[in-house]
Amino acid sequence: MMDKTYNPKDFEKRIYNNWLKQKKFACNLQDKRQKYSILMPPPNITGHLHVGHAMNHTLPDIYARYKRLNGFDVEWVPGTDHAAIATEAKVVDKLAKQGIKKDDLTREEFEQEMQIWYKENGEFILNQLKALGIMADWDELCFTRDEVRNNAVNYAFVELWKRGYIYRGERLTNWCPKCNTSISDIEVEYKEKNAKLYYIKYQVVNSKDYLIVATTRPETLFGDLAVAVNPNDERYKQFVGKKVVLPIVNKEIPVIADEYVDVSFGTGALKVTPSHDINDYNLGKKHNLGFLQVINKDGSLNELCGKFKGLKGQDAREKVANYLQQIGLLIKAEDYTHNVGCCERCKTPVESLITEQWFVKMDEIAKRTKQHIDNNEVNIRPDFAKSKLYTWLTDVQDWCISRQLWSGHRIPVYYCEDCGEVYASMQPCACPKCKSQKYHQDPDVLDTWFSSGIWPISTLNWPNIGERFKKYYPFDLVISARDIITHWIARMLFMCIEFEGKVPFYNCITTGLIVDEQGRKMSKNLGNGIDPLDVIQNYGTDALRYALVYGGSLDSDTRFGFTAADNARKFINKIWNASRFVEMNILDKQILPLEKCNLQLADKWILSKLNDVVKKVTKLMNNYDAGLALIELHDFAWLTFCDYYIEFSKPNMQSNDQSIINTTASVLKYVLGEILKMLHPFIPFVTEEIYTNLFNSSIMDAQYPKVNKEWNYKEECEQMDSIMEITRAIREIRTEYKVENKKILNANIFVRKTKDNLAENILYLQTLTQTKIAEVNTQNANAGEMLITTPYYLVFLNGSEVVDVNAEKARLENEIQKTDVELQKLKSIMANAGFVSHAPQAVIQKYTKQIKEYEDKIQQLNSTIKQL
RNA sequence: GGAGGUUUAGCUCAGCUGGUAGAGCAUCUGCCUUACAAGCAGAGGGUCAUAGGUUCGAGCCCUAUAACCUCCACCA
Repeated sequence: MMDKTYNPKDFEKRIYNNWLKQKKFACNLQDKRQKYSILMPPPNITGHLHVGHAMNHTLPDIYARYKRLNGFDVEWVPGTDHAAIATEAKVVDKLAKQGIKKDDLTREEFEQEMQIWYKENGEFILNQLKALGIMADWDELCFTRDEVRNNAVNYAFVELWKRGYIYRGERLTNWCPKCNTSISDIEVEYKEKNAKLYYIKYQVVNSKDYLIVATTRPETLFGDLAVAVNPNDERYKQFVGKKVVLPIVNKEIPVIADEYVDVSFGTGALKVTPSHDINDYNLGKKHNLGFLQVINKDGSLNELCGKFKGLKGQDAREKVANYLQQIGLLIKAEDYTHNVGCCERCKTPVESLITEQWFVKMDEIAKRTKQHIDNNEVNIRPDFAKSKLYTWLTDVQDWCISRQLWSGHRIPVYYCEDCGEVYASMQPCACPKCKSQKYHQDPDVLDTWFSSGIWPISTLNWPNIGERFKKYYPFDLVISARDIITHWIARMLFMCIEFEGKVPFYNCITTGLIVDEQGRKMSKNLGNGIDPLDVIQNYGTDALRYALVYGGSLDSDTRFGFTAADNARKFINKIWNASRFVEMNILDKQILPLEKCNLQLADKWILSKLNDVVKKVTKLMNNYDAGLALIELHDFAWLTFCDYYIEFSKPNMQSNDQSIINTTASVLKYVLGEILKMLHPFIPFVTEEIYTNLFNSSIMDAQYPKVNKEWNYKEECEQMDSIMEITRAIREIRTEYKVENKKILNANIFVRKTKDNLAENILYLQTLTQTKIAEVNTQNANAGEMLITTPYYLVFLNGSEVVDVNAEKARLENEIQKTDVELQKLKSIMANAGFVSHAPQAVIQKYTKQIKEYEDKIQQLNSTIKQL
């Protein structure tokens, strides 16, 4: 027997361990059923998982379980990501707390520290994932830096090398002086900062005139190679082609003209520092100014800056500005706020530096990828995510893949120390040109997204194409947070298309953020983050999953908080109690297949409603709208099954006819079973617990509900609608007149439509409304004090003991008025000639019928008032 | 600066190919009715962001505006 109270802690862990023991999650290469494979976005092992991760792993689990119940051979490949730069930053911080600097260690020693971190955090994260209840194939667990994945990375690199897509070049790159590495554009985040805009005099050579240049970074002036003005700027036309004297350095630099310069900003004159600013870099290249680097990799000024050498950042800026003021070249400094690029990982403002880096040439690769997208080979949801991806591919720059870090995949490029040959190789090997054994490997490591980009194939052991690869590739589904669509989704697409010639997944669902109850992004600063383990501890895994998914749509962010978790638990508790009701009531009953049952009116009704919900939910699930499907399930389970069907079942369970009792028990059990199966993907534990109790088998081996065409009982549903309408009306009367629920009201019924199930109707009515139907009349309407009208019945409630006539008159008149408002609305629509001639017949018929019903109702109410 | 998203009840959100505005939560009222007080029953509450347009008919389609959010770009 089930416990009286729902307590998830009693069974969630036990059930998960059972599933693991029974290998419920493992794939089976012999399985001939259709496959459904899912790719897990590998969480970074920088720290612990937050609720955003929880949702992005719960959603695929929902589809995994849904597909499994639908008879697919599901393979969900799990793994974690080493997140090169992010994790290295964490380990550097950790060491710093112990007073150790990265440079104090050798590369090998540092690597050992990394491995310790990987192990500790990796295990924690895996336990978090398991606590979420996900059915990933743990036997196939991957890590982006394990041996198989490293092999895949090397292979991919060497292949790209052979195909001529990899080159080394000098580029202006974003450089983080703290992480001491170049970072890609998407690893730079812009933050608004307060600064000063300095106005500096540049004297025109052989003239008393000078140009005033506005800049936020006076310290870079040592690298200035020109001053640029707009060619249409009347103020400066005369100076174009002349030379000005660079302050402090006293070097002559040209004044150039370029459309790029914004006439309205600052003074309209721009100092051009090609080595330290991306726009200046472009200008410099265009005008062949050359390059002059004045900032070191640690962010300090170099020897070209004279006495300012060694100064960094704000300090350098202020000292240079002060000196300019001393020598009378600083006109003024204004307060100014602007966006400063900062390192996404360590928040330090980035420098633009020209460095030597490895790149992947993107133009051809991006073009081919776009063709696959154009062919609709991959379904990307929502649509705007697809266009975002497409735009990015259109404008994509060559991909800088080298990072000056110690942790990550070492770039498999070797330098021959004898002949200088540079070559790529899977393993260290002698120089292919001169056969020299004296060579060394490039010190840099690859951008973390390089290994993530081949994740779909590397997790299937690529480049070794085995049975598993053949069966499960491409994947059917990947679900990812939308903010990494260009970081990750795009790279998987072009890398995998490059190597395997087809898209790596057929469906790509991108989700918004999980935000707090006020719609704010969860962040450490706000302290509004929620630890999924806390929610699990207090509400259970099922409640967490339910709360994360319920009502969520792909288009917008999802709000999450403890209220949501609380509501989730209430719902699950409701299911728990409904199940207990069913369990108690099927005891000792003969449970029959439904086709052998003596189906009653309410049974036919609930089976029709079940059909409806199965249809809706299936459609939504197939469309990856799990959040909306869950709303449907909530409404059906609670409002339809619990609030009405269970109530209808009570009188039937008291029947004198044993076949009705057995039927009711059978339907109760059947419908609950179908509800559990549909809920299982969302709340796997409680559904398993209940299902095994009732059906003695694992719900994971059950079959998903299907629409049964036999159960289309339209007439019965209409009758039940009438009964529910009367029920609500009588309850309303009870509330209004403050009639105790216990008091049995007497009523007469006038049946307007001849029907077969009159006795049942009356049975349900009496039970749900606590009335005694004294008289049933099919000939004429007997008066009573209170009237309720429906298409099937007029109900006269004999309320003389509780109601005074005037109050009831007022109630009926109010009823008439409300009905009349609706009636007039419809009438005015119907009076419109345009409507009648244009609207579809079905709509006109519906309206006509409704008008008739309203008119009829008003008439009935009026005649009752007269008789009062 | 560019692109996209959102705007419907106090709150969170549904609303199908245009056809009489929906649910949950919250609020108020009454109930310990033998599955469930983590519950049951009932009620109130909306100029569908604003202004135009198309249409017999607009929450839905079109145009403009506003507010908020996200991504991209990075004006020195």
